[in-house]
Amino acid sequence: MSIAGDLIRGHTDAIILARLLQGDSYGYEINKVISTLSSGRFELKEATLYTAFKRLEELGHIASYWGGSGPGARRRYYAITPSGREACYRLLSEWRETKEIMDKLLETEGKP
Amino acid sequence: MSIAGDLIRGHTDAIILARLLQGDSYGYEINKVISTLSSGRFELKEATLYTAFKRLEELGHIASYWGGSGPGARRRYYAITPSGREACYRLLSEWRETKEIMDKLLETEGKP
DNA sequence: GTGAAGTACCTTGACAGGCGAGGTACTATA
DNA sequence: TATAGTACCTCGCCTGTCAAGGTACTTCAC
Repeated sequence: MSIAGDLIRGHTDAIILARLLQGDSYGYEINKVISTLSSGRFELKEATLYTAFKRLEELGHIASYWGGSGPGARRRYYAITPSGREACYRLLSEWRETKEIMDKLLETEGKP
Repeated sequence: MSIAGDLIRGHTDAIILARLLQGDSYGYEINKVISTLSSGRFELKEATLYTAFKRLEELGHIASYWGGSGPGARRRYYAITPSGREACYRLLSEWRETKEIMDKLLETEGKP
């Protein structure tokens, strides 16, 4: 992993919700997609992922159901709820704002 | 404050170092600059700021000295060290990478 | 001359999120 | 038979943020 988890901290929920916005999925798969999308430069640790699922489900942002397993173990699928959708859009716009602010704060006059 | 500190977490060191790259400064002033640059949408809490100073000084990335106070209390100035400069450039490029990856991870096909 | 507001620093303790380490259970392949 | 892959889950530590509290000096209004 080339970027540390702390750099992403506070945005993991956004990542997960954004993934579920594309359709139901399960932990193991989401992790792989994240790894692929980031070209292997970032991956959520399993412990982080499953704690996030638990948190998001408690908040009512996602709902889970046991789904047909393919080759291997049983899978717990997650679906985004309407409140999760809302939360996702809010988090996405927060990310845009974070970027904007950070870019301003990190500006250094004419240095690498 | 319109964006939470946790969204910035992991980047506070970068912010502080980037500010010190512009010249020596002291806590209270840095905080005001951050607040101004972000149009008041973000401010580091004092506790966070001073813990960060301590951490950065222990790492050798900044050095401090007591400076002439203006109107008000005495000031502790901070200067960035060569190792701090290096760290700052590294953190800046990490930020660029974080942005890039996050943008990919948050992509949602044709949704707000 | 006193009280409030601004400047400026610092510490303590609680809290939350990330994650290393460990565990379970099933299937396919060598 | 064992190894590797799929897939899930929990415990406990660590680190960074921050609310709350404290100190000390100056300036200005009343």
